Amino acid sequence: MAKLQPVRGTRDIWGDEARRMEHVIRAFIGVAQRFCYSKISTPVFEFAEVFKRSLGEASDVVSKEMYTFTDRGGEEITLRPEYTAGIARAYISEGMQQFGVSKLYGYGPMFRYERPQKGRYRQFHQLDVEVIGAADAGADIEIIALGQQLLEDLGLAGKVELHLNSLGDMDSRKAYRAALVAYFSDHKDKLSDDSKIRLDKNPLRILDSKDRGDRALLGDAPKLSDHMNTASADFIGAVKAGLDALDIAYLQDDHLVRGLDYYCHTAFEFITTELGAQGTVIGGGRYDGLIEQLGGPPTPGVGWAAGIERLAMLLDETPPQVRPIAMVPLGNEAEARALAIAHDLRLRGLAVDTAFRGNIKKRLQRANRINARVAVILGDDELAKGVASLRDLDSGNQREVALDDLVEKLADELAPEN
RNA sequence: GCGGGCGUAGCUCAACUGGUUAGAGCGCCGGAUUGUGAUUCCGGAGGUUGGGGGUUCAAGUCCCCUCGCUCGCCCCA
Repeated sequence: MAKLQPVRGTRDIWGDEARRMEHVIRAFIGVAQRFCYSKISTPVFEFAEVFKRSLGEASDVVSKEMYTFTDRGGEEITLRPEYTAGIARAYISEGMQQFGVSKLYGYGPMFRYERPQKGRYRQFHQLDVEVIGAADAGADIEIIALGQQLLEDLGLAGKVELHLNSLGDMDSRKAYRAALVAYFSDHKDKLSDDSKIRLDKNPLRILDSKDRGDRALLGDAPKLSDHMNTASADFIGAVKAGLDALDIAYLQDDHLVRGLDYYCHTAFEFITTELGAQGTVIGGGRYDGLIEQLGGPPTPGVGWAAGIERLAMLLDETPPQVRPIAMVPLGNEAEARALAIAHDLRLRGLAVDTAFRGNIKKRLQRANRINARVAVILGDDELAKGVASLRDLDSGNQREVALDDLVEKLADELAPEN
């Protein structure tokens, strides 16, 4: 640590960036509530076992990206690298199966030990929705629709494309995997080094390789659709029909895959081209095997996670803040008076800023900087007359208003626009 | 974890092939205007050129290490 700085891949979030992220979160809460999802907060750390069991020992996240440490009690603890595993654990811990279908939303920080890039941090923030206990394609359709509405509310729908694929059920997937391994094994000499490793570990991943040589092989590679059983084909068919009915456009993307074993059927990502290699802004899918793998009853689930930073970066502009009333008292008596007036105005629901120090010039400068609509100037002259000077900061017009009427008047005049 | 690029004031950037006291705009602070912002004018503060080491008479500039950012790979949100 050469000088005082945040640790690599973390940063202080304030000013415009904080406002953008807050805007994203507010929009998300609004949409989630419209869809009648319930808030769930799970701990930012869990027993390491929770993630190892749900993500798999061999996954990249577990093998090289987790922040894991031993606490004073000797427990192996991990800062959550994603939301779903913790929610699945909570579902089991809290016995949520008694409630039937659980529709949950949450948001907060995640931690992954990765090389940082734009839109990729070691501490980052995600939005998350999950539907647990519903095997019906309707759940898949609904969460995709939820994501679409979030993007529309944020004004980002035009910058993002929905990519959609099906991984099929376990049987289909197994059959396809075998076919893929057979095909790529025949061409192993032409595969990239990365893909040679994938061939053992995670052959589906070869499909979304960015290596040119790999891509050249994809044309003749077996397609999942040829290995999908009827049930699987019907399922993705139902999802697509549902999206069509809602006018949600999507791109069939045969190369969109998921590495982890418990994923099945629907896989989707909302992708933008504006963030370089970190273009996935919302990613999700169905994970019918997860809860069982964690030790719970066989329970279907589907969900997605969104990167708050990535969404915030895509916003065209920083959302405007409420324009406040600025209190500008001069002198001790006025200061006390202003405090009481500010209190009353805030009780009426108005935004009021107080500066605590500075002469009239300083305070008006501050009022201007925070984009206040009106300044309430209160000095000896005003106090003597029992009035306040109201200065309209857009027009520069100034008038006197009796202190007795002040709160009422401001509430009347400003409330609608606040 | 692998490979490339970049670190100069709070921010955006300048400083010819190494050459004297590292500059500008914006922002900030003060004044013109001791009770009036946003405009205008004047003045000011602010830098161990990310950090450490080396080469040289001389390093912001060249070399090495390190920290951070950034682009790509891996992976993902």
